[in-house]
Amino acid sequence: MDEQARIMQALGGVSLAGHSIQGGMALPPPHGHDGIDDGRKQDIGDILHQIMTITDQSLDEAQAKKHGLNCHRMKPALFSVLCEIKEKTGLSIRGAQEEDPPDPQLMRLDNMLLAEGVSGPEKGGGSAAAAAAAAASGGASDNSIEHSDYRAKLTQIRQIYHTELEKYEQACNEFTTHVMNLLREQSRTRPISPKEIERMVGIIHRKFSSIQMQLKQSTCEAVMILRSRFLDARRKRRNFSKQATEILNEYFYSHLSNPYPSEEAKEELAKKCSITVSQVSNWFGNKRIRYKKNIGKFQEEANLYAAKTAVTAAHAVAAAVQNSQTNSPTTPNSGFQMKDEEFQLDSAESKNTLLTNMFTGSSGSFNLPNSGDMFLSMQSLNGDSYQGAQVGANVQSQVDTLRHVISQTAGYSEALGGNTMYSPHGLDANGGWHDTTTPSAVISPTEGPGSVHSDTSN
DNA sequence: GCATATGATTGGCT
DNA sequence: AGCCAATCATATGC
Repeated sequence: MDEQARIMQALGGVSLAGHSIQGGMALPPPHGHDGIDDGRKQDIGDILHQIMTITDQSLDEAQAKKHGLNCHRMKPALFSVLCEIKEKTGLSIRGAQEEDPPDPQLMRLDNMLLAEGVSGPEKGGGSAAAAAAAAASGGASDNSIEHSDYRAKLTQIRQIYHTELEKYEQACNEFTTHVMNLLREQSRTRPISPKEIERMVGIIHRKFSSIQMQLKQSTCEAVMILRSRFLDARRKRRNFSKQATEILNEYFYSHLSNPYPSEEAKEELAKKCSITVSQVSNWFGNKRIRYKKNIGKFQEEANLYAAKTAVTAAHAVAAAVQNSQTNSPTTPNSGFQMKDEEFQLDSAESKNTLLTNMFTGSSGSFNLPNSGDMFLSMQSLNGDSYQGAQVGANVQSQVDTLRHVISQTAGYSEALGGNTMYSPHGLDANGGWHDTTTPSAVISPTEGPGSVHSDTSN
């Protein structure tokens, strides 16, 4: 039997109390020895012989023999020696793999499951992920149904995961106990040290944890699939509310010469529209590119928003002009040559600020990449020097507003509603909004060369 | 059902 | 990091 072979292997070439033991037989010393009592040697020989022949006997006989051996006075000594030998050979083989560093992949899986709300604290599982997805997909409450559905599915996954995990743990414990009992039992007849049992437990645990890892992996996959199915922003695309689109469009067309809202402006818009800042960025990115590709198509829209803002501005302007007349000794519009080009309006708030600045000559330096003669007029008006510094959209919008205010007060309001109201003067030959130096030209809302739009071709 | 509109994503560029 | 351009995937209007 291999039990026999194992013992023999363990004992092969090892001298025990001065004896060389080979082939399962207690052999006499190869040559004369130092005269230790022959009785003990005989004992050891007997024991080994009995061990080796135990399998040749009948079960009852073997049991009796086994019992006899267990009770033998030399048994503990022999046992400990055999254990020691086994320990030594075992260590040399497995010593290297004893260390158990934390598996990075397992850590990744654990982190992910924790982040997804599958593992970790009970209840509210996935709420963080769902909330994040909600923010990404528009944040509106209209997809709460999908979210509750998502949460339900996630809870399901979570439950399955925990039940399976529990099952595995239970199986692992049961198996470990079983093996331990078996080994303990066998250790009465085989050289099995407690250390070895411990090691075996470690092996079992490693095996089970690799199974657990598979479980975690498939759970992660399931969560990923669930996420992509329920919360993929693309799938869940919802158009922004009409109001939000209006706010964004108003900003866009009132900053047509530089439709690049600053971070603050984006935040403000995001707040107003109940969307995220990145959604605002997306919107402006899309808008710029689509506007640029087909200006003609957007002309109507542009006019619409111009009229809209003009109406609201009219009141503010009237009030502001009235206000300014009391403040400024001279009316500065005499130095302006109005061009039949677009004008922009900002909020009433900034209009007032602008008017105040303008008429009191307290404005800072402007960078007007495309304002042409208008800018020069202003420069001469307030005496400030042009520094060419990059300024944010706010300053630009103030200037834009100023233009409008002036056009209003100078009686150019009849330009409103005309097709030439807006022009893409902010665009350069390369299609960029920046660094435009050419004065704006009146462009009729016809389909230009840029009207080809691959975007809609799908 | 199809065409178009629109929000989001991706890859490359500066 | 922010932008552009192309593209995707869904929404919407007819």
